[in-house]
Amino acid sequence: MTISRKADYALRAVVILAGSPPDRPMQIQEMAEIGGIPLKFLEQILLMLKRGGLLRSKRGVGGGYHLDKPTRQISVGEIISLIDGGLCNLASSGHEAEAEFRGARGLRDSLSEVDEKVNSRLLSLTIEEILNRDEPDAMLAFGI
Amino acid sequence: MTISRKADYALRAVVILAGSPPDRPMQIQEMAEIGGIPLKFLEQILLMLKRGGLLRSKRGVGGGYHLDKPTRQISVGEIISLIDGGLCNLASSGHEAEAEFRGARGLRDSLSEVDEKVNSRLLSLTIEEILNRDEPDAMLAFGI
DNA sequence: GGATTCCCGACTAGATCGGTCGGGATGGCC
DNA sequence: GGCCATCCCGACCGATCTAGTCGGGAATCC
Repeated sequence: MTISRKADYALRAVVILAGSPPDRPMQIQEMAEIGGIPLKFLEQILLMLKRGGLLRSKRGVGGGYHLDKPTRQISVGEIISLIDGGLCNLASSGHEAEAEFRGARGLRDSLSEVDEKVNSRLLSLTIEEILNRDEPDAMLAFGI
Repeated sequence: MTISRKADYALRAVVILAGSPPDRPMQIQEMAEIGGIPLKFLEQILLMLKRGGLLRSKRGVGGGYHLDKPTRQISVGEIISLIDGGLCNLASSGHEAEAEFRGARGLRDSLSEVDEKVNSRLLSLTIEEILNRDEPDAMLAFGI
């Protein structure tokens, strides 16, 4: 019931990117230092995020990564799902033909309900929200 | 973001036990058949549940397992936590000294919030609730 | 004392996690 | 065209975890 370290790194990377001036791309190395992430491992992760359509990259001098969408359109759930291959799934822990005993349905349904609540929250939790949360002043400034 | 198969088996076992006549203990083998759980594996699991204070056992002919608490006092969270060694923990995925970048706190706090919601729900979800859910009639009978 | 049932530690094959390594492809600059 | 920066990408690897299996011991009851 955790996310992988990889997914955690991915979240950090996106947050770091989102919290930096958008006028120039950021290099892997800089992200690695800021986030405390092993460089070569981060490379893999960024590649996955790129393939998932969240990031865009540029090579050569002055190259690096930047977001491909506004922060309000990137969700935590999206990132976790992309990296770990899915979100919360308590209900069917790798099962096909479920045994049928008294209470089996209740159990399955109850767990599914938790899954749905968690996942819908994770999918609605945006990077924008996370950054705003870090600086409550900004929210006041916008009169929110 | 799943529970282990072991925890899933544990949940089934408890539900099976809770959904059976409480006048006589149930044997491991019967539970294994009903729940579709490998016998020797289930043995280990039941032992853990017993050590955790959820079950009580009796040896010899006519022996077996039975619950040690009323179903309304056994929660899904309790069982998962006992077997898997913890509940939902998205926030600190094995980390100590957190890196401090812009948005780091917001990220951590947002994930913690999800953790808390999930865990409090899992701890409040009782076996009684699961069984009642399986047979909505019973709830009507009690005028709930 | 023998049948039945739980108790319990040791072992294991395979998957997954959390990376590392080495080099290739591409873009920009002179 | 040469060179450097930077991203791209597949192969590999040790440690840990998962999902069990195995074999026998201990209590209980007749």
